Amino acid sequence: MRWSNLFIPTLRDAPGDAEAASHKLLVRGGFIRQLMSGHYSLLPLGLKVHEKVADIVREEINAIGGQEFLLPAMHPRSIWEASGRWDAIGDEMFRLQDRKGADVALGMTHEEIFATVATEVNSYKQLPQIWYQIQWKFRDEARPKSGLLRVREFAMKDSYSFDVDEAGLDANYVKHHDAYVRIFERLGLDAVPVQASSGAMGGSGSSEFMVRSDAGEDDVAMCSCGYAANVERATSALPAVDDDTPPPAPVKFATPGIRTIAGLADIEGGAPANRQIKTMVYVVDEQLTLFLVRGDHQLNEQKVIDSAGTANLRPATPAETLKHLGANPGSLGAVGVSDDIAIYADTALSGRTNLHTGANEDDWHWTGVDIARDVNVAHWTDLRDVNAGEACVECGQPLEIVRCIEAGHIFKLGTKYAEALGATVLDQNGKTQTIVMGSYGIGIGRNMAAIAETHNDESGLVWPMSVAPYEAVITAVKANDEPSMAAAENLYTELLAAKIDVIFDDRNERPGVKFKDAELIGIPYRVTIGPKSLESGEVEFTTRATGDTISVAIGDVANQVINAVEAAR
RNA sequence: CGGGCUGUGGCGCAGCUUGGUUAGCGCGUCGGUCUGGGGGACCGAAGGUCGGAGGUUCAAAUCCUCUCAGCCCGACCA
Repeated sequence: MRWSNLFIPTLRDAPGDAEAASHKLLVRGGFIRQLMSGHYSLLPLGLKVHEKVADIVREEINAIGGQEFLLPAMHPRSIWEASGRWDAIGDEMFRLQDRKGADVALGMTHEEIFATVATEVNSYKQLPQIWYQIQWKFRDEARPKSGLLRVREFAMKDSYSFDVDEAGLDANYVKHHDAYVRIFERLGLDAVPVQASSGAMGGSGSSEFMVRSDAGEDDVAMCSCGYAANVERATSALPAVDDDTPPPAPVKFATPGIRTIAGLADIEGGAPANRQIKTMVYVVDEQLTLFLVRGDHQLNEQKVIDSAGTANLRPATPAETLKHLGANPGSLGAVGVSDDIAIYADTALSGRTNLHTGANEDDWHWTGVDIARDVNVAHWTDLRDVNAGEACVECGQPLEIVRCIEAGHIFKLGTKYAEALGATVLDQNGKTQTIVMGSYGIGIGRNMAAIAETHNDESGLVWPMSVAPYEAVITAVKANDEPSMAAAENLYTELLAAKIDVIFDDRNERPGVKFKDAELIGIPYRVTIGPKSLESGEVEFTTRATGDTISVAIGDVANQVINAVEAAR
């Protein structure tokens, strides 16, 4: 294409409200424009990159046997009611009514719809299947942010696997895992698979593919040994705490005005935070429930949700704690609490004794509490935040907490959706089996932003060849110099014939403008043709990533470009 | 949803505290001249209901009220 004919509105200044590098550069480079919060127009350059990302994803999913579909973006209420998600989801689903007043939803994911299609699979002989689409999702995010990184309307590759049993699911999960590794490698993203919470999707396991970036929204605990887990799932090894010998029974301890862990640590007869029990009170499915962690630990709410098996929970109000436990926050504890209040305790409290905790009476605490003896723990589980520097559970080395962008997420769903929608097959024994599903997602635009976020410098974007809007640019330095324009035209024709995705900057602009624009939009290779060097039969060949420029004979430059592009594809 | 901030030509901003000429600057855009290897110079020009509504006032970009929108932090995130 000739630059002079294209719409590439580059800007010298980024929009004042953009913070993330990818946001600034995608706007400045003329890739995207915002329509409203969380909704962006893809301009021609942006669409080009978007499609290249999508094509890589498509190729790799096709390579593991995926079959492409295209499902509706608008869904009837009934199908979401069948899975229970019409009510479970809440404000994040866009809902509207048609002219008859019927409720419809804009699809935020397609488990239900694909499961419905899968009701036409009737025999184990037709399995396994991998079905996918690249389609628009709508999510009414509470806070869209950072350009394309978090939006309300976006293209997603969502694939779904269908198997007769768990072993089949495991195989398809691995296939997707491996395909994702190849996809991110081709996108130039250093994405690390990490253990993740399945959240409200349900199912037995999930991994996220995480790209290190300060612009991300997730924290991941990582170890040099390869252990990596979202902090919603991560654990760590803790050194033992010396508890001494406890008294035969807890001892009540007057603590007037003491309302905090730190306060209890400071007073005469108190105890350091790691020898206290912190009692957090939630209302889970309308039931008051206690969650206990060590005094110096933080409760992780996703772990609370995962332990409780529901997202229908909230912290109890002070009035509720007073009513059910008899005290206000600051004096709460689990000692002697009746059986009808469920108690979850963090595993770091297991085996501990001689602890301090609230006595459910304002201004009083217990000391000498032995958790096994004195607290009626119903569920031992992992509830606490992992902190940087704590020991890796695999190898003992200190963990690092790394901010990441979630580039992909794969789930083992199990039978939840197939069962809800009635997707079953007959097995080899003629017995009805519910199809076992997996679900696998990659946001196309978010990956585009993640690449931009991790591939830029002071001059602009530095796209990997695989997704660059153009593979090479021919910059004619002087638009009214006939010999150099003729040489540029010849090279342009030659590169097009060789199937190089090349753009010819034929604009009547000063060279500085052209160089800046080419660098801003991040084209990997540039050939500069101007009267000066052409006098001696040479042109310049510049590599965007390194800035290196070499002189090449005009007759050799086409091959130089072709070889460089093909090597980097 | 809680906290903080911002809305003035396409983009970036000043003006607002203390109301008062024709609302200004840089970039970009259009015409022209000179230029031509890193966002060039000069001359001329177009383009703005100052987010919206209401109010105070002789007079509102500026003060007051309401409202809409956007950004950032947090909560949330299938």
